[in-house]
Amino acid sequence: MPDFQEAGLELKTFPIKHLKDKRLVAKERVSLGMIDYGTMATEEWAHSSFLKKNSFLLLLAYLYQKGITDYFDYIFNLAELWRFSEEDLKIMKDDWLKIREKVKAGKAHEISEGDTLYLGAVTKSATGNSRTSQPFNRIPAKPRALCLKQQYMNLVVDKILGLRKLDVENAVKSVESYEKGETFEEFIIRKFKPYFGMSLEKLGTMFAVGSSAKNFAATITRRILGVRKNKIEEFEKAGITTKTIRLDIHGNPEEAISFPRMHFKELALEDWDDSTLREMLAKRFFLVIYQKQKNGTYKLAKVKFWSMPEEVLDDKVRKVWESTKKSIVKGDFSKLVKSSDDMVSHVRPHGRNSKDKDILPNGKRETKRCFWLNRDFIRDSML
DNA sequence: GCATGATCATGC
DNA sequence: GCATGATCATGC
Repeated sequence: MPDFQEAGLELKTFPIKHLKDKRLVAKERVSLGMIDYGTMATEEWAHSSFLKKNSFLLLLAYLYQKGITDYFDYIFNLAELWRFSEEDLKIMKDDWLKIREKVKAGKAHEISEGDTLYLGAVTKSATGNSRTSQPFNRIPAKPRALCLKQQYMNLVVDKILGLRKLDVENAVKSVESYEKGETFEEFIIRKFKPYFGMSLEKLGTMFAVGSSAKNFAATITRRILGVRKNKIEEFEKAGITTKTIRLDIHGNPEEAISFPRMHFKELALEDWDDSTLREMLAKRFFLVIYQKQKNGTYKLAKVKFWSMPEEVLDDKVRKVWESTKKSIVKGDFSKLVKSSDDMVSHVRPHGRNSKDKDILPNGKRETKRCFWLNRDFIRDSML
């Protein structure tokens, strides 16, 4: 039952914060109630406990300020009555079904927050180690809650503030754009199909985009979807990251995948669970895959949505991150993780050139670096 | 052929 | 002027 029963209204307070560029964003995801795996397995979306409780929200946002934990000291500066649009509900329903399918298949222990777009199944555990039962498997699963992801909440904040209408545009114009039974991701892939087999050059000419542009994939993606503005609203709200992968003639990835450069001093202060790296890799990815042909050109081979399993993220990637953090704290870069260490991810330079450096906690300077996903991992787990 | 180091092209 | 995504270059 919602908080205000007769009004059918659920109260949600959540923190917002200012970025360095003054933009106001949600500080974190907004939780919408624990998942009961047993109940969810038997529910239908239209009559789900989730919808009953969360269809109509009173959103109250307060400014997060470090150190202020007393509710009476919170400064609330946004208040809004919120109903989800038909288009958003369609994606949320697909998310919900995806989570329910894992539960029904006895795979509640394999749920990842990155599997879904707007609604996430976020782990909720005081110690990090608690487990709960699931109906169709004896393997215990992490307790999870349904949440609105942070990126989704950012757009909500922008909408409340009246911003953002200018530079985002929906890829799906209305729910009628879907074919029957189709999910958002299937819709996107269907839109790409007519372009499979076309060369980079041809796509560049068709859409008047220089193929040497580093944001080529992102631009082509927008053009194929008929989005003229800078950003695809659904991709923004779902926090989807677009990445290009080039395959050689045999179908092996030609390069590792890079991420934004790390800030040494900031990383040294982070914990894994809310680290910048974990946040980046827990997202859903849209992969645009080109393959080299005998004549040397690259053809659009396929596109797919992908997310990293949490067990990989919180095991191997975490180890790489911990090891890197140690190197940074010690100020000794002689033992950075290499791709030959076979740990899913590795660390390599990523700056303007080798003189482009960042400062370490001990005051020393080192060439800027970033985390990369290994080619072997891309080949074995992403394609 | 692969790992690793280095740097380019563009956008903001 | 720098961040970012991507690709080039070199050496084993």
